Amino acid sequence: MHKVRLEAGIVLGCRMKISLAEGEPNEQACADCAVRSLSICAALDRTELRELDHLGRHVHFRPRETVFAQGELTESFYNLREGVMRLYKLLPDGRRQIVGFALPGDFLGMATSARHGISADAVGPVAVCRFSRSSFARFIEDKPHLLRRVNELLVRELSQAQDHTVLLGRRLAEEKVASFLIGWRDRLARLGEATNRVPLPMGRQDVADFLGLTIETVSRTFTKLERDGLIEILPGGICLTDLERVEALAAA
Amino acid sequence: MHKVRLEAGIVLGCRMKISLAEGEPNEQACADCAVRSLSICAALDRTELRELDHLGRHVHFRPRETVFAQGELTESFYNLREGVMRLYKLLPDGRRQIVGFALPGDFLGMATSARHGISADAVGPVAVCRFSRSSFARFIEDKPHLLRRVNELLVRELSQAQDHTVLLGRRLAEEKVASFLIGWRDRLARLGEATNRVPLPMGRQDVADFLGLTIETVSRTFTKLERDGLIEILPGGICLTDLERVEALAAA
DNA sequence: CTCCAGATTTGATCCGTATCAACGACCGCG
DNA sequence: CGCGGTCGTTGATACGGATCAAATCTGGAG
Repeated sequence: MHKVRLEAGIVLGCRMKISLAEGEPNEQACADCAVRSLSICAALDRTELRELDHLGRHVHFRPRETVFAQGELTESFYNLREGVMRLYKLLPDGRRQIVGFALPGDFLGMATSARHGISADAVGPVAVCRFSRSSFARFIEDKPHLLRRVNELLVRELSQAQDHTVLLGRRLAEEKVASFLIGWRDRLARLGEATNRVPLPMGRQDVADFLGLTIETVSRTFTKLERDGLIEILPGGICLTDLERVEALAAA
Repeated sequence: MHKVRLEAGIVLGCRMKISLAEGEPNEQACADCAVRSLSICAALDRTELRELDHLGRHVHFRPRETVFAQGELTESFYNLREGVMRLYKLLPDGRRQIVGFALPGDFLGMATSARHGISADAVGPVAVCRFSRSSFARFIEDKPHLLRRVNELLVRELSQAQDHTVLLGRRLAEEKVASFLIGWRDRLARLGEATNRVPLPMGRQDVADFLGLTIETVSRTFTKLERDGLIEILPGGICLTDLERVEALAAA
């Protein structure tokens, strides 16, 4: 059978040209931003958007580049415009736990403390809007609608984190993988990529570190799901051949 | 050797008299609330506190009573005043994952969706301030300082959830238990109960469901830590005999 | 004080996943 | 077109924690 590599669409950043110039004038205004409706900016009116244009700087990152790291001073916040990022924590001995994957529209870097609690790096090519922490704080300070929007996104993130917690603490490998596939698909669907074909821009090791498994177990579990006819493994992703059964496993 | 039961202090709610009357006039004003400085109310001025007095209702719960449950309509928010609560999720087959324990000052029940994503019940006797969701939403709506305070607490909670994620995904049983003890002690310390004696008002099964372990493994691990001289198991809690080594395990 | 029910501990064994070790597929590069 | 490197898969074995079973402890009721 002929298998075509799963091409990630524009949201996953695979068609993006890379530019590393810092401080370049933004080629695109917030008003025209593709992810505006998904991000915190959705709460802003025309005037505020124009103000925001001056606060944010477009920055690009190449695959595997670090955007910010655990322990660093929190000097910026980031609005992900294009691409996928991994958010993770490292233990002193090198064990890694990925706490989440960020998609376009996600707002990153908020921290209570002065330092970042997690690290974030680019899975593929990534484009972000960078805001200085202090000027963003000033901008948001007295805008209740924007504060409420941030609230809403934080609550959603917290809820996701709690789901992840259940997955890590109480599910078997097969359920973890199924749950991951369904969750990932649903997030992509909200960005407009809704098919049974699910691109997986991250590698197996990333999936393993997200699910609290080893790369071998993830690989074996994919293989088993394919053998059992639930999915088909394609280069660059998977196809949900039997969505019903995958969802059953994920809910379980 | 004579072992005295670890008495949980006032914050853990063991000295609280229980009353179940609903709608009783609040015997205490927000201005005099013991947990005000810890909770979202810290952001309010005198006038606002007086307004809040009329919005919240003091309610008590007996040990094991449910405050709200996963899937229920979100009609109220809760400010925990006294006692300890477990926050958890259930899988269809009954597996349980405790996502956190709530302590006085914690604000509970916020949800993006119309329904609660988690269940919450009282570990011991519990006292809360209950707010109607809609009236609280109206109260907070245009108060940027309060919204910022809520954001701050949400970010802190998110960060805790991420730490929990690492614990569940990448730590061994011994590290999990040590980590739990240190984390619990630190939270109690912030409430003013700072000694090496750590009261554990929740049972072993709760600890197990928090750490993604079974009750047997938790019990065995406690025993092992005691044998190795790191802790002493007391009725109602533990004593951190060798704080250094417990912290080393927890950091690991 | 005695009894009972639930909580905790301890022991024996099993199982799911980790670990260790090859092997194979793909890709950019010389 | 072959080479080396990275990534993914597969197999054999080891081990941490789960499961099953039973003993012991604890606290409350009478």
